Amino acid sequence: MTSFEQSHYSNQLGGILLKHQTPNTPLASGQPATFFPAGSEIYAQGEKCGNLYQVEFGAVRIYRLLSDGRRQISAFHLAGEMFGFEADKSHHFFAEAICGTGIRVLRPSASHVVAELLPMALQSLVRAQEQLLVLGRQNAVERVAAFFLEMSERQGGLRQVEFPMSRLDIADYLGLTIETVSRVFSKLKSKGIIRLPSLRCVEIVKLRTLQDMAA
Amino acid sequence: MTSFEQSHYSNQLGGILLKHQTPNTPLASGQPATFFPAGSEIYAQGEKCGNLYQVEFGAVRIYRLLSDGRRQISAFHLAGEMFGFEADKSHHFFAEAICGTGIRVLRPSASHVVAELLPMALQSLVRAQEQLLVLGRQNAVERVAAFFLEMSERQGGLRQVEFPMSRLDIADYLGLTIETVSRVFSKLKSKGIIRLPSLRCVEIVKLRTLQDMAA
DNA sequence: CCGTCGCGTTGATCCTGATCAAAGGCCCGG
DNA sequence: CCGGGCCTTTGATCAGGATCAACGCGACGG
Repeated sequence: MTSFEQSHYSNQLGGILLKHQTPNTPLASGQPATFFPAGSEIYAQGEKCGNLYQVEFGAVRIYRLLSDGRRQISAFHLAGEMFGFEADKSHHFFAEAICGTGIRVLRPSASHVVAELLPMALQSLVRAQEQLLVLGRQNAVERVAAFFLEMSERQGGLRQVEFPMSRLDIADYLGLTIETVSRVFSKLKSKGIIRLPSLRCVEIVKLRTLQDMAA
Repeated sequence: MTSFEQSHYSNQLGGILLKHQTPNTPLASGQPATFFPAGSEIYAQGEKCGNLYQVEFGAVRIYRLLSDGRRQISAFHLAGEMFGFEADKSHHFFAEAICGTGIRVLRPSASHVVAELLPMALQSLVRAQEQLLVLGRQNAVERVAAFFLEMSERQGGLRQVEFPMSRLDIADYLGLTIETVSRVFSKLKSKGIIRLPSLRCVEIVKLRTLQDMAA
């Protein structure tokens, strides 16, 4: 979109997710992938929709804005995942590449795509509904703990989790501010529950404790 | 079974909802409807799933609980709407009748059901994702305003909105406490933006103002 | 007719997380 | 090697909504 978006919400670091590029792409065979640089828009709210997208490598954020600029990220999509489902003729959300990202466009008319569509949509629905519990009823520590556990689970249950998104992205996903996210990170670290080998990497040290915290 | 429900509570509410009972039931023709008294469970988290449900009359709440009892209602379903979609073999949520409610059970294997399934699921997905913005980024007044507008819209855009759910249900849907919900109701009323003809009825007086408040 | 119960409203105080502010690291270009 | 910009961290203060508490109100049942 505009310079506002760029200045506020783009990030430099691309390529972090390259390690996790093992997308199984049963639907995408033969389709060419398009590269989206970090921060670039895949589609915008209000645009006509109709296609589906699959992340080949990298990561995508799906979000909405309020008129005063407040942003809520409703979902992150990592390698292998599909997004772009809409109930309507036009998009209700924005989609942006978080880091350098390869995207395959799928024509939803293809029969093998249709077959996969419903399960994927249902998966997204359950995830969104579970996120409602986090945003509606959990405190800052619980939200961050849940985020770590979710990311770990989605990356195969590894204790070492790498994520491509900035603190601002995490904050806008969890309904918090960057300061609060940062403070919770520090607190969990000082308690020895996690380690922070680098800015965008977390190692879960006390899994059980973290699970208990996520309530 | 009906007699149970004719207790004062749903007596009022039952009558109210009758106005809106024009569910188009293309999927349900021939299926018998089951009656669920107010507060009764339709299915529980963890139960095996597989069926779909359509509200014939009345209203349903879909929710999740945290271990300490905190509750988040992820959706209300009114007459004509379908629910019970799951990505998995078992339910991730609870479903309860809010007031005396008639439910049709649909076998999702029926081909005509399958055809309707995807659009319904997508509709639910979009609604859940929009609710994420409310819970993550809007303050108490904005949430309540959005709730009134949503209910009005779902009841055909009428200015007079009647809802079957208690303040506690509304609070648990909006991620607030009953006290806060009550205070916001009072504030909007004192500003002349709404009128409260009865406990479970709101009349939107200044629609434009309310829309602006919902941001 | 009164007492009780469940739900809703209103008031007083507290606390979590937001906001405001400043400084610290990291990466880049020069 | 240095300087600047961006992201992150940390600190101080503020405020919105939660919590605690009391009361109102209508609907029953005795």
